[in-house]
Amino acid sequence: MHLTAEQVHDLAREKLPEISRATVYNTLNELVAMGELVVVDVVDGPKRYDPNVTAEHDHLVCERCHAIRDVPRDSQQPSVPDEARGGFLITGSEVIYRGLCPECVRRYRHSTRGS
Amino acid sequence: MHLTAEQVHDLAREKLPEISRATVYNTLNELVAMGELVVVDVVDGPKRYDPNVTAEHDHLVCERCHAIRDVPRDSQQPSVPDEARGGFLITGSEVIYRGLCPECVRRYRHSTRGS
DNA sequence: TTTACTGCAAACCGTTTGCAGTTCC
DNA sequence: GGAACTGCAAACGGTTTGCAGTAAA
Repeated sequence: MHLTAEQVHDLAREKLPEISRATVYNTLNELVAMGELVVVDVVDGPKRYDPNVTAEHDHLVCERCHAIRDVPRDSQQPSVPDEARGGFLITGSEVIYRGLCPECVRRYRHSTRGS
Repeated sequence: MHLTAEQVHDLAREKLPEISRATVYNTLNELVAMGELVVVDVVDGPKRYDPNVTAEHDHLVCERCHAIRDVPRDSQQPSVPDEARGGFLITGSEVIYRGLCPECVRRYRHSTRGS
């Protein structure tokens, strides 16, 4: 569930065939401002919109196909050493794990004739 | 040192007044492909280009002015619980800390007449 | 009648691409 | 001549904005 605005538009058109892109973008922006959605902008290309579940979670990103998967945050929070913080006020953090999704791992194995 | 392509263009023009945007973009892309630069794409707007220092580091991002600061990664790597990995092959990770830079903290204090 | 909302098209920003004109071998 | 490069302008993808029209209060 990390849809691009275009995908949301396609879905919306199933119910409201006349709805325009502008309306979708405007509505998405409002929902983000209201805190109902969260923008996930961890890959090139269009932004992804994510329902704002309250549980903190991080993201696994496939470098090959740009799939995004949520992962729960493991027990300890990442932290910045005090001396490196230098007056910066930190209000939140997010971990982006990059790699290959299972499908792309499989495709990669095929493409390299390796065992 | 997290310059946008535009800023690089401006700098380049000090030495080569005729250089075009296209050339800057092309060269930046080559340097990224060669591994000399790294793209830092953690804020809205243009990508930032970072000289590829080998030490792993994370990023502190000011939500207000979009300043980016490098922070060394603290001892332990973030990790994904096995059962959440689900076949994903993880090759790297990056932590993005969001908050306010010292200048914006100061500005914020002023703007809220609070103690 | 005023307000809120819509679709549409045009504008926008950051980036890439096609093309014609160099320069160097 | 051909390869490698450049600047320029146009195109591109994703998003925002201005405007005119409509529906609702």
